[in-house]
Amino acid sequence: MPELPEVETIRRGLSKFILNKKFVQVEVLCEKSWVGERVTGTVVSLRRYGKALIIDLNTGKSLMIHLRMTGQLIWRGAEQYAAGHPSENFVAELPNKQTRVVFKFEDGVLYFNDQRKFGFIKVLLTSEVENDAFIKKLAKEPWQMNAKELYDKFQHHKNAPVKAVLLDQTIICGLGNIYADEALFDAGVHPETRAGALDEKQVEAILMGARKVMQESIDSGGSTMATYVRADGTRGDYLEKFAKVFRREGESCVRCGAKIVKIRVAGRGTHVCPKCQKVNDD
DNA sequence: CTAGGATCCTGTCAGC
DNA sequence: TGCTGACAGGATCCTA
Repeated sequence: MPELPEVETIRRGLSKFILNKKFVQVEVLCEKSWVGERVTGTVVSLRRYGKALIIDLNTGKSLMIHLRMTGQLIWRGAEQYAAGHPSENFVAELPNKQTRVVFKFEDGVLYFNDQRKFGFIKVLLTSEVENDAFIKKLAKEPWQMNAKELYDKFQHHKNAPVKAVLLDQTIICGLGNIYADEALFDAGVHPETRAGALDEKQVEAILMGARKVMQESIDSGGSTMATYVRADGTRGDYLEKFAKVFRREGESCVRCGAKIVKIRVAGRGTHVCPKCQKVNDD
């Protein structure tokens, strides 16, 4: 579930509670969710590669955390913090059925919850993080890449729908289902357009759209995530506030008033304004 | 090599 | 009520 902006928000938010703090015990409740030996240690830094969060320890080891679809990190101490896939777990009694790993810190507990068990925590040598197969394959993030580079990559996937190409982390890193849809809407490009049919100007519009929607999310992420932990169970309002198409099927396009529709592209639910997002013919 | 579909897993919701 | 299938903010593996 979490895409780059959510993971960046988690990185910033969690730092406040676990940076320079020591966890003295780790409890693994689901073996599938943990790869490698059990470790303990003091957190010396939190980094991010695309959607992967890296927690470096003072022992020369690091934890690579990927939340995939339904992962969550929830801090319970004097204060509370929760981020990741929004659900009742943010305010639930923990640990519960979906708790996979428990980190016991001296002044609180960090829970890794993950309904579908697609996420994982992997122990790596800090010196080897960048050589990890997943990390190594990641492409640049939208801010590190220019339109020409992205255009050139599109030419290697001429026949794939542009949405599929945007979701491929080895082509451009950080977008997931929400931001792919939102970036394409911003650029006025239909998700089913073949990547090879786009001209450089359109590719640039997509890249700028991706930067814009993700930056907006990061800039507001803190407050958005904060609402998730309120005791009344209020959900984050990112989608209501910022999404122009995602999960707005049946509602009116903010640009032209046409009805937003939901279709299936690259095996994923895809939201599009059929009037102002065009498929290039060629 | 690319493109597309199945798959991992649990839970929820719509439709019968 | 109970069953069934579709689907889900991700990524990999398998096949053609």
